[in-house]
Amino acid sequence: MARTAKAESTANGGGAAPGNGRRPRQDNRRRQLLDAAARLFADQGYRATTIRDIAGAIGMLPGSVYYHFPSKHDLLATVYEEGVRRIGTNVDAAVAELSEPWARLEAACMAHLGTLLDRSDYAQVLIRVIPTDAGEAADRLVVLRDLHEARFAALIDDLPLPAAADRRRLRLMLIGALNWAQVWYRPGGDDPASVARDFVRYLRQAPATWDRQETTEETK
Amino acid sequence: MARTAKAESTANGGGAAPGNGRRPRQDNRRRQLLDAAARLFADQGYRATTIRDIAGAIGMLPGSVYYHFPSKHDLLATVYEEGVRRIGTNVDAAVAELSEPWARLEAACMAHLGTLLDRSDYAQVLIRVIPTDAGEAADRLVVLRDLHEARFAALIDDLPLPAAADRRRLRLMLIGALNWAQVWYRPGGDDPASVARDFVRYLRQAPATWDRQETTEETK
DNA sequence: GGCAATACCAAACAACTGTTTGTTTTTATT
DNA sequence: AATAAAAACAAACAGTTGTTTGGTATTGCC
Repeated sequence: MARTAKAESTANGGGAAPGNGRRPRQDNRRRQLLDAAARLFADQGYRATTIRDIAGAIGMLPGSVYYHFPSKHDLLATVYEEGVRRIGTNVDAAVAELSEPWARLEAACMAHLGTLLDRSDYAQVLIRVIPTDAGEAADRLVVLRDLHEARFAALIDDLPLPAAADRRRLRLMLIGALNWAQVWYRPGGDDPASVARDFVRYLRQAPATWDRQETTEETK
Repeated sequence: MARTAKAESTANGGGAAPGNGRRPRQDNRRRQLLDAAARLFADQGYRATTIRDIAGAIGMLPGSVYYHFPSKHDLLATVYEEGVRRIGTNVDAAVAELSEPWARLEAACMAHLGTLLDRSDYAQVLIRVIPTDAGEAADRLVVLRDLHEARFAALIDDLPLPAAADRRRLRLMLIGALNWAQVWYRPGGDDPASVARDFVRYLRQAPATWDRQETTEETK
């Protein structure tokens, strides 16, 4: 009766779901399953992607998916969590060695956008898939996404801005502009890093005011 | 055999689909059908919304929908087209009597965002639903959406900006920030008009430079 | 008032959906 | 080599999906 996957170990280190007594095998295809799911969810959305699509992508039968995950909802939740984890790690790493507030924000945006536009990354689902689709797990995903956005709130709080500036709206504007890039971005076109750099630059000093004073000094 | 709806009259003035010889009835429920479809597509997305949802919302049986539209794809396409038409009309009207470039852009953004965040408006589907979902009609929808965005390209072209400014990225940033508002906006919170006004203001003069010169004069 | 087109109902169809079940193969551990 | 768990197969199930079909009121029009 210990056949169906348990929901408890959703966020563990990578082992398969069931069993308490033995380590997972080496030919475990759980990772490939997640990769395929992430790709398909990002490309087609959650509803349009079927369990058969995902299983078929790695030459597996539909029913076998349920050895690893108790439901499609849970599979999405796992991919989503991994996506949040990765983009968060990337942003943290990019910011780590910088101290100047604007440089930190710029680096964060570059990492955020770079991760988001990388077709091979789980984080694509953060933008493409709406948490509501995950069913009962939706609330947990929203919390995770907000937790990631909180990094930007902190970075923007550190900026030297006049008291009258609405930092929340500044954040919503910046994150919106970045996330929306997933809609218009095409590989081979714009460089994600340069896009992010431009967006931050525009927020720091609007193009309309470029001629009124000297160009912003290097922040490297 | 003239029972199924024809695809030809998808973009006509509002009459039902079939028949060449007589006008549609007055108790025609095609409009209510479109309204319900628009609402549900905007709320749940295309895939998650079933024909039974839409029909049930107005007390109609599922099969009856196919008297008005030949397919679910076509129903979406019609809603989408109507959404583009409405938001375009609103933006055009808002801009019409203004001449100052920044004021025109601001008015356009306010109209764009106001329409997008109005729960009763078809234009919500422009953001929520991805054209690909419309199947064969996808290309046509992309063209329509691009046609709307072209208004903003024109408005931004009219702005007095230094030659070095990348107007395309400025547009992508602004539209992205506006469209993404549909993700975080909650009725009763921010006022759509004030959000749009802020976003344009930030692009005109960045908050970080507010203390370095006098505040922008009124543009009313 | 008669008539034909309109607009819908009622019921089904075939395909597809997520998921379950019983069984088999494969691997790690003893 | 023996054994038990892990990982998958093979096949089905119950429900839902978009859609079709045949029939029936209702309406506009001469």
